[in-house]
Order: sequence, then structure tokens, then C-alpha cells
Amino acid sequence: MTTVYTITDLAKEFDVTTRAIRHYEDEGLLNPQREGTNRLFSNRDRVRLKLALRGKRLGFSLAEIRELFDLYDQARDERAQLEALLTTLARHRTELEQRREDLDVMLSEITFFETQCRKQLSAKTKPPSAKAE
Amino acid sequence: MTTVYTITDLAKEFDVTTRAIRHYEDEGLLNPQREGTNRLFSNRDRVRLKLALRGKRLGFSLAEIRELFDLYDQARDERAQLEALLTTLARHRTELEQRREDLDVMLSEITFFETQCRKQLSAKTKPPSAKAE
DNA sequence: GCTCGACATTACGTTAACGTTAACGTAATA
DNA sequence: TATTACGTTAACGTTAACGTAATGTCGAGC
Repeated sequence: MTTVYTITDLAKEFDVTTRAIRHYEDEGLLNPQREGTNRLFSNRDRVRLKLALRGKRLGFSLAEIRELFDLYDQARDERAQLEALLTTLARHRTELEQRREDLDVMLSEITFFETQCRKQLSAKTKPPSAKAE
Repeated sequence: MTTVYTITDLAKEFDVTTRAIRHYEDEGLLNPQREGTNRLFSNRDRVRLKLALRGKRLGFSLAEIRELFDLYDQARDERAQLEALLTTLARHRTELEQRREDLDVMLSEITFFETQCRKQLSAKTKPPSAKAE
């Protein structure tokens, strides 16, 4: 049971335009088959689109994502390819861990500002507790 | 003791170009004073640059960052402003939490691929344990 | 037979975030 | 005095990731 998807199927599911999907194909991220001129996307394409979109949200360029896909494809048996893949995976890991730190810092900053705001607001609502004048 | 920084001071510290810093000023993220024509950056500017760069790494646009700065500046006492700030802070929080999920998923995917790779590699090194042929 | 919706291909347009180049001022130093 | 280092403004260039026409094809249904 091999499911196939039209371009609008995927566009709707992942909330992107068909133009974007065609662009991803142009950039080598997707390899849909054709039925006449129409694209037919496989489960593999669907997974790749999902991965690509997540990568995008994390700030990776389409070129980087394509590079990862290519590496993964070629790392079937060649030892050198496997090690190359491991190298770039490690690189991306440290990059992502850096992002994670940024993210945690920013989240705690937001928390800080939020409590500050709420303090200010309650100070304006409640009677002045013990301040001057 | 009010420290001041030249443009190259900050450029070196945060590893960005002076051009980028000038651009951030153009976009209203920094407000350096002038000594003649030369820029003099305050601690406030330094903090803002730091925040801006972190925001950038997390995928925020300069416009969004500026918007946040402006909101924070104007939220000194006006109740409405404080509430507006709280709203956008909440928006950014959920956005960041979404990113965090993406990040965690991607990190675990990387872990998965890494162990897969290492299995393949050790299979190529060690004698075949119990496979056919 | 005609329209309609979904798909296609070109190909030019747009935006953000700087890069790059030009042309110049100032100040310390060899 | 000439070089070097660091600073300035102004303005055009570049790249990525699509948006946006404009135009064409094809099968389904009335």
C-alpha cells in the first residue's frame, strides 16, 4: 500500500504554498515522480518535506538541508561517507545545542520581563503599599 | 564609571562586522552617541546588541527585535503599553516553545542517525557476527 | 463544445540583511 | 611627510526564498 500525494495534498497538510514545494524540488530536496506532467509525491517525499520545514524553522538554509539529505543518501555503505555524515551531524548537533542555550536564555528573559510587567500593573491597580506621598 | 565602546570594540567582542552594527543603528536597534562623527556606544547599546544577536540566531527579524525594544521602552508607566508588551511577550513565548519542540525533535533525530551510522561502521570493522554467507 | 479546477512552466519581482566599493577625514607613528 | 589604522557617508550589489503574473494543458462535468 504505497500512498501518493498530489502537490496540493502536501501543501494543505503542511500549510505551505505549492510554489514553495516546487521550489524545494528545484533545489533538490524533493524528487516526485511524474504522471504526465503532474507531480506524484511518495511517502519519502512527504517525510523529507517535513524534515525540511523543521530545518527551516530552525534556521537552516535549503542548501544545508539538501546537503544533509545527500549525505544521508550516499552513506549507504561507503565507510568514508558514513564518517562524513557523522562529522556534519556532530557539527549540526553543536550548532543546535548553541541554539538551545540561546533559546533557554531568551525564554528566561521573557519570564523576567513578564513578571516585571505584572508587578508594574498590580502596583497601578492596588493602593500604594508603603511608598512616599 | 560609564564605559563606552567604539564600533570595532563591539564588532570584535561579538564577532560581527562594523557594517552590520551600522545597519542595526539604521534599523533603530542601537542609538550610539557621537563624538564628532564617530560613534560611541554605551552599555545599553552593548546589551541591546547582545539581545539582538541572540534574537537573530533564533530567527527573529531586525524589525521584530526593534518592535520588542520599542515596546519595552514605551512600557514605562502607561497601563496599555504594559499590556501590549505582555501580549507580544506571550506571543514570542509560544513561538519559542514551538522552536524548542522542533529543536528537541531534531536533536533526537540526529542522535538516532548517529547511532545508526556507528552501527554500520562497527559492522564493517568487526567480523560478521551471525549474518548469512 | 465549453467551462472549470487543478496542474504545469517561464520568468520577472520582492524583501531582508547585510557586502562591497568609492571617496574621504583624522590621528598616531615611522 | 608619508604610511597605517580606524572612522565616516553614500549608494549600488548580492543572495535566499519564495511571490506573482502570464500563459498553457488536461480531464471532469454540464
